[in-house]
Amino acid sequence: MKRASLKNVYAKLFSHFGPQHWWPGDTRFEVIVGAILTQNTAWANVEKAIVNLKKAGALKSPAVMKRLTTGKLAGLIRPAGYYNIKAKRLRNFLDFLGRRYSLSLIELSRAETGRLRRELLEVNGIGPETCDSILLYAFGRPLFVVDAYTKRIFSRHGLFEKEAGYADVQKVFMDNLRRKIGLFNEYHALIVRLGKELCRKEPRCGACPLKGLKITCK
DNA sequence: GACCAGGCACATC
DNA sequence: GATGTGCATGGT
Repeated sequence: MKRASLKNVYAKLFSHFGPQHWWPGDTRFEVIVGAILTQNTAWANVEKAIVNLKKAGALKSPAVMKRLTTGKLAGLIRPAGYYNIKAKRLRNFLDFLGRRYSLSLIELSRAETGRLRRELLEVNGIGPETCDSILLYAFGRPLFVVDAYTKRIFSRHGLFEKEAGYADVQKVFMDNLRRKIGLFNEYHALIVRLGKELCRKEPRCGACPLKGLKITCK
């Protein structure tokens, strides 16, 4: 079977799909909110919720959103699904931001990456993927975002076991690629694109640019 | 009508 | 530590 390195796979995906222009979002705050809303949810549904939030002015700033009741917030994000739990998660983030950073994303953005990651992971409702998405796409920190597609696609192609944990998978990518924000940004987006289009639970491998490849670190 | 989606926390063993 | 379950809308 033909072998391909992680770098090589990236080149194949990029030439097949082209740039993905991630993260879709006008502001840093919108990216953070989107990262929480998209948990186990199709992006199209998140967009509807974001439209509602914009209409209500809730994306103007964390301070504005914080003034909403959790019930009102839940109503606005209803199209994104899991709306009660996600309203609480948004509130948990806003409470954290208020408590530690005076509700200022500018202040938050000044924190060192390791500290930022630890603190975000302490927020109930922000797990590793949401955290790293925020760090990469809202704060421009070079962390590789691992999602269900990453595990599914790359375990199928023999890079690691399908039971591999988040940190292990992330390490494989971060240890074998140049730690560039632009590369990590585009690579994750391309994986999602491939996953959505061709590599779901019933893969349509015919048109897949990775067809028949054994993927290796280097 | 079933299946899936850019997860996470919590209960239980 | 591993495994199972609730959370919920909307598109295919």
